[in-house]
Parts: sequence; structure tokens; C-alpha cells
Amino acid sequence: MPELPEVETIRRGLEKRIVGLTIQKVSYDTPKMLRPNPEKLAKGVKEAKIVKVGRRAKMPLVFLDNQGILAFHLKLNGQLLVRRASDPPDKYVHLTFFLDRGWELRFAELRKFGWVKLVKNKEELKVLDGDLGPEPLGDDFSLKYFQKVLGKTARAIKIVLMDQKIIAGVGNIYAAEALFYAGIDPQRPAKGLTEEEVKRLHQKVIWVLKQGIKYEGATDRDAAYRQVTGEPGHYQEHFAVYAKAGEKCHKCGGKVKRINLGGRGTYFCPKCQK
DNA sequence: ATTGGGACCTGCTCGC
DNA sequence: TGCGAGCAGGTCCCAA
Repeated sequence: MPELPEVETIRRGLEKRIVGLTIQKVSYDTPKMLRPNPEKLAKGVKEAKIVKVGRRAKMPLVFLDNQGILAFHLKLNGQLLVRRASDPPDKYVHLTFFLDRGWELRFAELRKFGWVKLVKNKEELKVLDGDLGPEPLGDDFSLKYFQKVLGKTARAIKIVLMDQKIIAGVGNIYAAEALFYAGIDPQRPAKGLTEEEVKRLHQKVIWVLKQGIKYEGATDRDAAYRQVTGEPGHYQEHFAVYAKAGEKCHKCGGKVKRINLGGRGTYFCPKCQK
């Protein structure tokens, strides 16, 4: 899915374009993508005005003036597109919110893994929040916290970085990139990292996420992440190792390698990452 | 506690 | 050109 930087870019795009608009109705073709069920969701958003757009981990959150909150999960391919009703159709759209003044919010998802859940209020939002760790760009993600959680597990460091209970929002791309810049082999047991390495990794996780946001996310292929305008992001132009198997490492000239770790493609430079 | 695998779905790319 | 294998940014569930 879009990871934190992609979702944050989407959040900013939505904030600019749909706040103040009212949802008139919804249409959909894949009922299981609507939670708790299509009827409740459709009823709960009807005539509701959008007052704010937030984000938690990889979920965009659309706040309504009736206290309801729409939480989206984009999984691997989800897109949220803001379009005019007169615009041509987009591929893979399974849910459309018809807004006033001729606007539409379209939810496209090639694989239908994604979903949107309507929760009644902020209290109920905590259910979605339950198992999520701290936001890596917030104050709770302190070096102290990072040292503590890494010291407790022997799992491979990349798998720990992608564990949403440990840090909310890091996925396969940014885990690989952060480990490259920290010079750490993704397979190393988390608790085997030195104090210095943990410190470096902590900094680099924050840094790559901010870079990702700066370049408006990463669009590596078609039918993947898009901004709400349909424009791609640009962070893929700055990848150091992700999706670069067989290519030259820009730092040492050695070959970037792809391995399988925890069932996920994992890219790293064996020479730079020890 | 941790891992490995499959499931959820669909489409694209690559090698033969 | 055609065909099957492998791949995809995420998460959940189950068995070992």
C-alpha cells in the first residue's frame, strides 16, 4: 500500500480539496469493501459535511460534521481521487462518494483488498487504533522507545520496522531505504544492533519518511499509488535500493541484491549494509 | 514467541 | 505471439 508518506500526501490533497463539501450519496460495486456494511455506511454519510482530513498510520481519516469518521485502508493499490463528475472514469473504481458542487471522491483499488470503515465518533476510532504503535514523525517515537522495543526481539530488523505495532506507517519501501542509509543489513536480529546503530536507524527512519513526503510519495509502477489529482509521486526517482536488484549501488558501486525476508522482497547493498 | 505459508484479488512483466 | 511463473507498496489467520 501506500505507506506513510504516500498517505500523508493524499491527506494533504484531500484537506485542500474536499473540506467544506457535503456527501450527497455513495455508489459501490464491491460490498465487502464497505464497513461495517454498505447500508450503515451509506446512511451515516448522507448529507454529512466534511470538516477535516486526518491520518493515522497508513489510514486517511475523513471527519464529518455528524461526528462520524471515514477511515480508509488503501492496502497495496488503493487510490483516492478527487474528480469532477464530468471527468472521464478512472480504472478500478469500486466506490464513489458524490459530493456537492459537482465533485466526486473515487476509491480505486485494483485488488479489492482495501476498505473504508465508518466509525460513529472519536471514541470508536480507538478500535482501529488499538494495535498501532506510535507515529514515527510524532514525539512518541523517541530514541528511548526505539531502543526499548528493538532490545526485546530477535526478529530481523526489517520485519520489526514494518511491524505496525512497533511503528505505525513504515512499509516495505521505507524500511529498505532507512536500513540502507543506516548501513544495516535487513536480516540482522533487532536486539543485536549496537547503540550507535539504533540511533542512526532512528534518525534515518524519520529522515526517509520526510523525504518521501517532500517528494509527494513513491509511484513505482502503474495501478499503484497516485495523489488525489491522479499525479504520480516522485520519491521513486530517489530510491537508493528499493526495486533496484542487480543495479549498481550509488554509494559503493557494488550490486544491489534482492532477497526474500518475511515473505517480502527485500533490497539492500551487501557491501554497504553490514 | 516467532516463522512460514496461504489467503484475500487482479494485472503486469519477463523468460522461454 | 503465446503461456505460465513470478511479482506487487498490506494485513490477517493458522499451523508448526
